[in-house]
Amino acid sequence: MENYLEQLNDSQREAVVNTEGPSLIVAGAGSGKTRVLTYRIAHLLANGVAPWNIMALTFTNKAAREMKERIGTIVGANVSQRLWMGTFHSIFARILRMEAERIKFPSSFTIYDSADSKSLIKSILKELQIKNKEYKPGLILSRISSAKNDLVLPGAYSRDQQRLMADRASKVPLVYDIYQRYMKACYKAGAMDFDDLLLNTNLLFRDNPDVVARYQDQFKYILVDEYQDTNRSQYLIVKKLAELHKNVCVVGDDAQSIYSFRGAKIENILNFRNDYPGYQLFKLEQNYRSTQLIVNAANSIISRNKGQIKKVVFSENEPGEKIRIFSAVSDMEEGFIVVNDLISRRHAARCAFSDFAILYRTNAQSRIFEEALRKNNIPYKIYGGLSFYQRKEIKDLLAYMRMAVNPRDGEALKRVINFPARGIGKTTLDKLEAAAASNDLTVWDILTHPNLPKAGFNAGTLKKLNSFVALVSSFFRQRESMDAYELTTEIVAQSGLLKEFHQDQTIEGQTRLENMDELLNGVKEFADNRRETGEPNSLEFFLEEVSLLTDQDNESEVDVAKVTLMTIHSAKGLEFPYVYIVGVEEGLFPSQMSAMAENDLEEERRLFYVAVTRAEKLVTLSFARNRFKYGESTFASPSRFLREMDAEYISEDSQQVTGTLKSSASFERREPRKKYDFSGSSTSRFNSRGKFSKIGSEKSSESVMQNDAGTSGLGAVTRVQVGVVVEHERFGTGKVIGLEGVAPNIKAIVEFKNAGKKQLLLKFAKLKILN
DNA sequence: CCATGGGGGATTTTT
DNA sequence: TCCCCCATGG
Repeated sequence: MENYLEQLNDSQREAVVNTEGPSLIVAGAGSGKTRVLTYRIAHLLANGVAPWNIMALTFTNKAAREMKERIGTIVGANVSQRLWMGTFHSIFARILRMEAERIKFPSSFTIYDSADSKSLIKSILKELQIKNKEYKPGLILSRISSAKNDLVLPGAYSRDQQRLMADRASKVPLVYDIYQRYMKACYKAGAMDFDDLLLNTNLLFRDNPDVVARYQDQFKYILVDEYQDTNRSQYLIVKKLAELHKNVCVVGDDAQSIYSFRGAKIENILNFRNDYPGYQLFKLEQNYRSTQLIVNAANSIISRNKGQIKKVVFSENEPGEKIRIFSAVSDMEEGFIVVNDLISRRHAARCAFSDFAILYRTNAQSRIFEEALRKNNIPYKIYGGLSFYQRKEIKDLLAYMRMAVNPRDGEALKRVINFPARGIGKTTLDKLEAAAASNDLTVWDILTHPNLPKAGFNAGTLKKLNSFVALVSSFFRQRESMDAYELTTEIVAQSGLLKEFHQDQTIEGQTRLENMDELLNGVKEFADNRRETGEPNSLEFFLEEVSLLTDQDNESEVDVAKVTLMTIHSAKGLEFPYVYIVGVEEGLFPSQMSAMAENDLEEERRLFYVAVTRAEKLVTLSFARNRFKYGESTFASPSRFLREMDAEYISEDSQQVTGTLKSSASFERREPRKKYDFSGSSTSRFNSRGKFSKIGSEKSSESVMQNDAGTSGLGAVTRVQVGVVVEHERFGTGKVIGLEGVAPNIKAIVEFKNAGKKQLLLKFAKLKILN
């Protein structure tokens, strides 16, 4: 075994060798967090702890895989393979499958992804005959998800005044009912969504003391990566499991908590000291990634946030170049400035395209850079967008595979019952779903029910339905005798999918076929590997693995020489020598949505911190003065984050750039401003014909209006209040007579002189305040 | 059963 | 603007 302890600095070593009792490892950006975590596990193993007594939880499969590999090189793959190491979801899905009968689920339960969940919500809305467009499946799902992550079950939800009030405010008072039905439908279908994997683990432990005791005993050491991103549900599982041995080690960085919108609670890491008295604290403060300048600049940004764990991240690397700020007239120009700079930098530094990353706040920004890169023949790779597993053809094939394992899976059934087309149309499906709902059964139950012939379908339809049932049943019968690959091949042939895709001669059709082949190859690889290791390799086990995979898990080696384009969120954990952070504008970064709540603003600031700390050598920031948004050119102002950085970290040229910006008014014929308006959302704009239209702050920067109903806010933001007279570009002048909703979906009810009463979502309505 | 267009909506997304 | 969803019509 290599001597891993020699590869660590003092504080890292402390964090590795002190394995007993609760530990909090606060790991600054680039401080060798993964190294410490892997060595700590290796150290445990080296000291005689059995691998199956160690649970190590990560957020991504990639992180788990990489760690497992590194540990494998130290202690041997045969040992590392026996670790309980994986994502929260995969580890607890595994436990839930083993304990399935305790929670009355089949051990081969299906895992619904968010598309399945949304589609299920849609059918519930249909069943309840809710036509109201306020009920958007995505919104409902996020409410349900947040309830689940807080362990609020449907019953409790219907008594939870806060949630009910929020729902009423958003005009979706029936969420509690939908939630209840959703849970029931999942249960009947033998399915769990992502949140259920954690929720049901909590319930399993709550209701089965003998089961908890078993796992508490087994997991003598529990390690959690990215602890700042855990939600309440995850937090409670860890707490429960660690109750006996109390050897829980969490690693994280509160400064990099950027997923609160998904339920992550930064408090989990901030309050660790209260949850685990007598804990040991380890701080990894030396940054090995970035130059001193980058680290110091990042510190100066994050120091504005309150409520942090105290730490001083430092670098002993070269001092490094100062941060540059590029100002562009338009988003288009921003693209060219950045790409031109990238080109010259690449020549000067004689480095590879893969040394560069362009990071943005929103995916919508990628296009401009794509175009600029393409015009210059620069290879690039965009992350984000439609993932492999979300593609229709893949989802369709997976749906067949799911049907073969669990035909009660209603979402899979809906996908495949008429694909490829076999004459079972919408009307038939509607009838089936109605019958299922009224008899408290699944569609599959109806289809296989002896009374089906009496259900009022005509002979032709009945015949089609029966042959569909026969098809799926034949897959179902073979699910155990065949391995995953054999059965999938069978499915592709028998279902007509292969024919369907072969017929299509278009480019897209070719791609679809290729994608299907790729999945088939994946299945083959799985089946072969598993056969070699002697593990079960039937379809059920393939699905178990694949349903928790994402695109990020398929690293492709062909992308080595390309510029990386991605959102800052997806860049977390990565590093690049040269980083461009683009669109650093008010209303975009920080995002419009976060402008009024201090907590949200702090999260945006952490996001900015994450972005800056991705860079090894050089950070370049850019913003545009005019940006095309929703089809219109809108004015933008440089982000407050630019001002928040100490001037000493900014290059001299760039200071001039920002200096001009701060003092001068924009080029439009408006009254000069005393000071650059940092208050946000661009309210002036061109209309579609390119003519200046009067919306916006002509009087002064005070009349800028944001999505703010007077709840909180930044000084410069004028509040929209009842009684205020406003002007709308289409409706003319009117008076605000009411406000409702919760941020960021606050609506103003405005009585217009010529257009009557209107409800306007402040997020989007561009109003000018007149009095 | 599909193709077409009008209408509405528009952060971030490890599982 | 661009994209997705739905309604309409062939």
